[in-house]
Amino acid sequence: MPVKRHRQAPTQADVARRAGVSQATVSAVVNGRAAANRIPAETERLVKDAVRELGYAANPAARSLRGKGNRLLGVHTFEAVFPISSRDFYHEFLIGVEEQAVAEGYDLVLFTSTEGPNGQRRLYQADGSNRLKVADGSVLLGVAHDHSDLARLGRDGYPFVHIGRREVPGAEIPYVGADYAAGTRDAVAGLVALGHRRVGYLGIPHRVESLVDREAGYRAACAAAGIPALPVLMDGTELTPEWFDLAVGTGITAFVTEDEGLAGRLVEFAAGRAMGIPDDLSVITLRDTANGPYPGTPWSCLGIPRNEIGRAAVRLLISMLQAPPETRLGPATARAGGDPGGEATSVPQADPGGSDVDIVSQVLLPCTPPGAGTIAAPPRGNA
Amino acid sequence: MPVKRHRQAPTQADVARRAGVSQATVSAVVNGRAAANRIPAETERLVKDAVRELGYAANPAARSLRGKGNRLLGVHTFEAVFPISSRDFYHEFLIGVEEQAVAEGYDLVLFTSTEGPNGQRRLYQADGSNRLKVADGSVLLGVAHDHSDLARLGRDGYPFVHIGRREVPGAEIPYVGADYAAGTRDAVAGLVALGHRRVGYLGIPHRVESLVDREAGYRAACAAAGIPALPVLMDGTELTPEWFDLAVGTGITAFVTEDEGLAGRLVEFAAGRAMGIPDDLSVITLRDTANGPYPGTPWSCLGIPRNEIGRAAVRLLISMLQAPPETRLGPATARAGGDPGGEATSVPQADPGGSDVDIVSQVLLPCTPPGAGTIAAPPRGNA
DNA sequence: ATGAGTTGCTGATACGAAACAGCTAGGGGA
DNA sequence: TCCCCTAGCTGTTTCGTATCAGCAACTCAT
Repeated sequence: MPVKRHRQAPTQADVARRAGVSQATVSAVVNGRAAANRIPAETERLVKDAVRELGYAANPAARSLRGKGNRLLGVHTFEAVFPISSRDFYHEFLIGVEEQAVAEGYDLVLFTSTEGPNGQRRLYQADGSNRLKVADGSVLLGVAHDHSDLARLGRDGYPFVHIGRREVPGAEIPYVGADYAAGTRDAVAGLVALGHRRVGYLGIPHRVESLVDREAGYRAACAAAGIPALPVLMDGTELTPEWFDLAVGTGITAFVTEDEGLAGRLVEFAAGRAMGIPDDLSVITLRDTANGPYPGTPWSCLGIPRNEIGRAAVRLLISMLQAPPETRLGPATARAGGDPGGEATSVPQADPGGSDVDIVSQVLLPCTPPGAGTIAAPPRGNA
Repeated sequence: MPVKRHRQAPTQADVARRAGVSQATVSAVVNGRAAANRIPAETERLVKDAVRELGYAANPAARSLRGKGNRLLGVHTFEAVFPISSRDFYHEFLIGVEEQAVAEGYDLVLFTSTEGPNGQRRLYQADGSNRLKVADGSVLLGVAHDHSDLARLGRDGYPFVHIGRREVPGAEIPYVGADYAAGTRDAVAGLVALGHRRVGYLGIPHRVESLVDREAGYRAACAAAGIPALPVLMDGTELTPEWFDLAVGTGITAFVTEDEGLAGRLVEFAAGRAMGIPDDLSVITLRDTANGPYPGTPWSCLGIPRNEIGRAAVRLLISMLQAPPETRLGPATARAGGDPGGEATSVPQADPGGSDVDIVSQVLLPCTPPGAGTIAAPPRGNA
């Protein structure tokens, strides 16, 4: 019984044998360097026929070992991807990522193997190995609880883009995020324009960058309007009806909140006090959500351009891949839409002309302003 | 100005130099073969320290080039993944795939680059190259409109598992699917047990395997019960009120339909005739769905164990990868739950003892039986 | 003292593709 | 005739890792 050493994927050497040329010639032909290597059309045809007949496909491992990319973009989320995608905050980002990957002809690697026994996903394994390196570069999603991993990734020279602004001391993290500061600032300015003079701010205790930015935007708007900044960070248990009464008693006519949970509590308390939303109290949620306080009424919430952020992240990543390594970590920063009405999105891209120009590696895209749902002019007597 | 050839990721050679050992020793240590290679604990510590200090991380490309797989499983869908995932028929499969991949420590490659200008995704590019080969093996989702690609994939010896039964002449396609035949048979048998004697079958014209199976199950149930099989395949436009009146006039008291669109038309017609569902007419949908005919009433529908199918597909694929290539395409077939009540899932797996046993490469998992929503005993006079 | 066996490594090689240096055959000019 | 040039390739090395054969040094039994 013959032991058939069957079905090994054909290599360039196999193709070369069949076409009667050398492996180097095959390499030249399949990489489109035929003209540059002075391969005549006849030989090229010979090789291409052999490729077709054998079903040759380049081994990506070998290519990437040799320093060529393998057109693989990694997607690392710090939580599971598919299980939560429909309800997930990150799902829409992934849509953008996939769309842009399709457009650019890259495939996506979903890093799931990085999940430890505790369910947390880390960039570096316990043994120090880093799975991300199978991909040419990666998009990082979610909040890394270990910033040192991010810094290390940068030091290793691995190309990556973080979704959401991230600040790591001593490292220049490339990111694409939403401009929460400007968005919040404009939203609060909108309240002021309606006549509100005391606008409360409800935050959650966990001060990640995206929340710090919102708070900063709030403070900026208050300063610009000459009204007091009244930020309160609470962990939910402290948000009592008594506190609410006190706050409203001081003349607060509007709240901005960092999530819809806090906003929901406000609605609850207002109902208990026979106050109507938005007629007696305006509420803006700084994180967009599908639901509203009551059926038919959506929250007035800051819109996060998730899809566009996902796409921009992939564009930025690819431009980093195409740029020479030295220019990869340029500190240039773009803040698109920082001025009200400025809708032009500063798209990160390698400079088409000179190749020694830094890539804009930190991008903030403008949020869409809150809709009318839970915003109104303050009640008379408070205006 | 010094040209710093900076930030190259450290290699085993670097580690070896620092630890004062050879590269081979480093390889042994980092791969846990220290004991097998008689490396003393002292040397092992030396190496591990160097690994830590340099931040060495194995290069996955080199590793997989050397014959180890790269622990990458491909996921090829014949449509886009993320954009449709929340509402998508395939989404739940992907959840299962991801969960099992996490459990087995594999990463997932989402093939998006295979999308042609027409939006269709093909396995082989025009030039004959096949991106799937980046991954050790792949899970295929959706209906390939070109069966020859599947056959070619099999001939190429590439390990893959199709989700959903697929039949290709001259090729033994490994798959994991739902046992629609048994599920439909049992569902119809259930109707018969309730007293129905004329059960109609509404199909769509496109006869893919999964629909053929349902129809076969229907015919089997009818034959077993000694009642006439009345399958009608229509393209939707033919489903008129007149036809419905005619069908009901012949004494049909129940319908099974291949999708909820057809079932919806039935409800519509029944309403026009002042017939109640399920009191005057029972309806079973052979494809599960979140919605029902009216609020509060879910369809009685065949439940597809999507999550489990996704998981089983990954398990099968991995068992194929671990088996020697010769046994990869074993024709063995498992039909789990073919007998009513048989809930044991025949899990495909490499034989733990002898390695020369074929893998069960074609698996059908049992559907969950339809619930009570739109099923009832036939009205008196028809029973 | 000698051979056998063990311990603890090292050197060489292979994996598949890409890059580059260089070789040969033929033509053309001086 | 000799030299140079060019077209059209080939040979060889390289990337980082895994594996295997094998070698030096030492121990132990004979």
